[in-house]
Amino acid sequence: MEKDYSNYALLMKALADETRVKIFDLLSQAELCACTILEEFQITQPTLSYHMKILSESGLVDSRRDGVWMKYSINKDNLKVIKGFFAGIGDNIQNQSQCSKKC
Amino acid sequence: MEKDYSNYALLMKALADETRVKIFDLLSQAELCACTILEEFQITQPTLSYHMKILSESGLVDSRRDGVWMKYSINKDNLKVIKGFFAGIGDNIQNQSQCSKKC
DNA sequence: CCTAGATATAGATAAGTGTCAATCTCTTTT
DNA sequence: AAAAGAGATTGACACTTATCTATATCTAGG
Repeated sequence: MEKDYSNYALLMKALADETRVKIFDLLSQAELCACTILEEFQITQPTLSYHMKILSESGLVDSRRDGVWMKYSINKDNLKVIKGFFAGIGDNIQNQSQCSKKC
Repeated sequence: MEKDYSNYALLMKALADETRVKIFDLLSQAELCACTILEEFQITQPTLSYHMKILSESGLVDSRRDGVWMKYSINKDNLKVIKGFFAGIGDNIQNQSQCSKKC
């Protein structure tokens, strides 16, 4: 399968913020509602909503409405995508350079 | 060990760009010099230098001078850090919510 | 159908990002 | 020590991002 670097960049971008990477880690334990997540941070509700939108739109996080509440959880497929990217890195690093010039 | 979310965010930020994530992937095969990497992209030399600085300062990429050339390679320790973060995610996701309110 | 509570959207803003052209610095060779 | 080539730095610029306040929308209960 062809590597989709722009998709990788999108997934990384979703986690390229301390608040969001912490939210993602919180969700690794269980599905959580927005109100619970909000208690963990010193941010306003609109700011959390903004971050959850970025996480959701990246595909890393799923969301569902449960009555008044929004429940968020980790999307395992995209988690697998990002794990797969890193799995392909570094297992077979050659030490010699392959520079096309004299270097 | 305490999780350093700001460090995770820094590492993700380094890869939160299509050019950089592709450079990182290129380096997964071998140490490369700047001139070789540059040939792979439609960017100017200063722009590449900017990206390599971000990758280097994040700790994901090591750099060394070899005569006139700069050689870049993947830093395995920080690769392990980021792999470790994802390894701790999603293996034990509970389905029930743990919201502190009625939700 | 009105209200209260949970979340989303809009608008504003300060700070950060990716890019380039121009220039500088460093290293090797002549 | 001058020249050439590789890479870094600077300054400018358009674009994006994270944050807030204010306001809107949606849902459940009375």
